[in-house]
Amino acid sequence: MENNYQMFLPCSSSGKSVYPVTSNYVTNSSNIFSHHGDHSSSSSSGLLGLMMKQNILPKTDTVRIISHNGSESEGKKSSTKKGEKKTIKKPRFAFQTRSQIDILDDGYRWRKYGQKAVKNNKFPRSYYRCTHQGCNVKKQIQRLTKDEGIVVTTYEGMHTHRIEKPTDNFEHILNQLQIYSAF
DNA sequence: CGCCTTTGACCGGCGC
DNA sequence: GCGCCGGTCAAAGGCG
Repeated sequence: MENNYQMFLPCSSSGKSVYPVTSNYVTNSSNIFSHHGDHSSSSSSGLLGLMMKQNILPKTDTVRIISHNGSESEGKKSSTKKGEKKTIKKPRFAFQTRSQIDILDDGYRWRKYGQKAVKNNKFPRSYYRCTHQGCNVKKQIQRLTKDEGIVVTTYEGMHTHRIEKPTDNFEHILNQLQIYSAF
């Protein structure tokens, strides 16, 4: 609708995300971009690099990384040990995106498998799963009540395959990402 | 005809 | 122990 997107620049409140989604999340965008190699030598350019490679966000004017949760690969239902960290955190990324559309076409095929109403939020949260065989990457999309122009996309896991849909404006978006991360 | 969305039920974790 | 809450399943219907 309008095009005055300016409030998205980080800084201001240092240490706190502009739009706290969950207390679990940590705002750490610059860090991600700094060492995109990470410690784990998984694949090539680390989580974010992968993320960026697979994310093309059309119709969006601003993209902001809210969080990254670097952890081991997923440990699905490891109910073996009990007293040991049951809170298994899979690698997760949350993106805040200025967009009028909820479904951001990032080039992958997603199948919706659920939708839930979120408390303190008049918009529901949608759950998607990558339909590629053997790739169980999940993402959830949520809109903020406070500012319905903002869509929060949370990715969980990493794609084990290539992007399926070619996009052209990807570089443009990527460029924006880097620009904002420079702050 | 195959893939995807919708939607209510179900389930496990967690707080009280 | 119970109830709430977030996440997932699965049947049924829709659409290209």
